[in-house]
Amino acid sequence: MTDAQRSREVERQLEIMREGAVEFYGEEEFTKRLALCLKEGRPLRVKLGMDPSSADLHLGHSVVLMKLRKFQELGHTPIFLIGDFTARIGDPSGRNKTRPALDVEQIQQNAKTYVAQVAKMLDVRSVEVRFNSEWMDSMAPSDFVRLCSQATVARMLERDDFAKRYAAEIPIFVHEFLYPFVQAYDSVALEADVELGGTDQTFNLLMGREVQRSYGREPQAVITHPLLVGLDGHEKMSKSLGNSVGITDDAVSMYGKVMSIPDEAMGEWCRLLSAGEWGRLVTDLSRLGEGEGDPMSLKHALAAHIVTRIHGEEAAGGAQAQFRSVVQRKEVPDDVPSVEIGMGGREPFKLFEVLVEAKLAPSKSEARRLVKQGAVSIDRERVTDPMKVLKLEDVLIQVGKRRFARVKFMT
RNA sequence: GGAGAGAUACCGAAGCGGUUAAACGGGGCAGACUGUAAAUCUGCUGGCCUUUGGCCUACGGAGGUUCGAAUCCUCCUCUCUCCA
Repeated sequence: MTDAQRSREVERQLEIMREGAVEFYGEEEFTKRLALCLKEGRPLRVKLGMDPSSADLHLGHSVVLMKLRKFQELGHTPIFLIGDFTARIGDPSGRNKTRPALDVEQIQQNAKTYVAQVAKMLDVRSVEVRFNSEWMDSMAPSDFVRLCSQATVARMLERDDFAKRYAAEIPIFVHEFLYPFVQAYDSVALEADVELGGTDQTFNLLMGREVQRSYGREPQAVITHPLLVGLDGHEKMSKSLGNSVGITDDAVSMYGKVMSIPDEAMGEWCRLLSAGEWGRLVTDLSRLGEGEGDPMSLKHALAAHIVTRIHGEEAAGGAQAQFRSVVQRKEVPDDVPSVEIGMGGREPFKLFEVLVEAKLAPSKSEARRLVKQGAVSIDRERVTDPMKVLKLEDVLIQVGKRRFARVKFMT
């Protein structure tokens, strides 16, 4: 490769690395490092950390995972760091309350599922999967204290999330201050050249640069990405807020969830989740801005795109067909689950009892309410009497728009 | 260590001796409408029952006062603020 070719390649890679990013800290020095790495044929070490505090990754995580994949495709080394040690602290980032620390078993369970989920988006065979307990568990207290001398309390309190909590008189525990140090030290231990993250991680990410410097390393470049808004269209996507689309969601519900985002959120979703199809979705989006095309078909395109990426084209097609049929035309889906109800000599069965038995309602009171509200139909006929006694025949019961079950009574 | 303030349902937040399963808002669920599980409007939103009614559980924890307590008293736990 000639020098000219190499500098074009550096430019090409930088372009990809910048795509969709909010900030690229340390870009200048990084450019030099990238050039050197290309010259020496050495891949960059690209770190992405995740806190295994929940068992599921969601589309919000996928934004940054896709970026990691871009690095992988460019021939660099993706490092997926599972913060099993840090999960025991609880990341305060973006929080307005203390994150509960998890027990070790729960964390390990979650960590396992993470790798499987990441495999849906990256070629995990060439991903370096690491746990920060590897180096944190054995760190001597004296070393840890030295690590914590890298920043002042005043500096910590400048952080937006802490500042807000402090102003609002919401508790901030001392251990929450420790999180950024650990995350920063991870970059030292992993010899990271680049770290990726959401904008809410900016403080922790930049702390990595400082700590690397003080440990005599080249500071990593930091590339931050926008946070994806959740299904509500306001809050950032998060499982605990209940507004997320899980990577492990099945194709049908994933499709439906995407269809349920507010129209206003579509633009951002298209921009952040359209990797690979950037052009088409954005063109459609701008046409929409000019009053051409309709929001619904764009939303369909977005939903199909997202589901395709995670579940494949076939599943996405099926999900789309099912959405059109069940939601838009109010038809019965093909794959209605069958539920068998054992009699146990307890006949006759009243409707509200059957709803609970068939897991169509969480409690009998709730079941009664649903029936009274006109949410329940038997064999497509609306029924409003919860006390209705069911004949012991197989029936199709529907609750609301999309909860179905074929109920069979077993003697 | 001292002095104040506070802890209410999924979340935020009223209530400050009875008519409070607890106002109001958010969230969730349902119905109507629709271009979608968007938006908008309406209703519901602790559990169990033989249901225009009955019972059980619930207002940080444990006791107490009272015919009756989320509401008053005592102790405890936790948080916030100020002082040292």
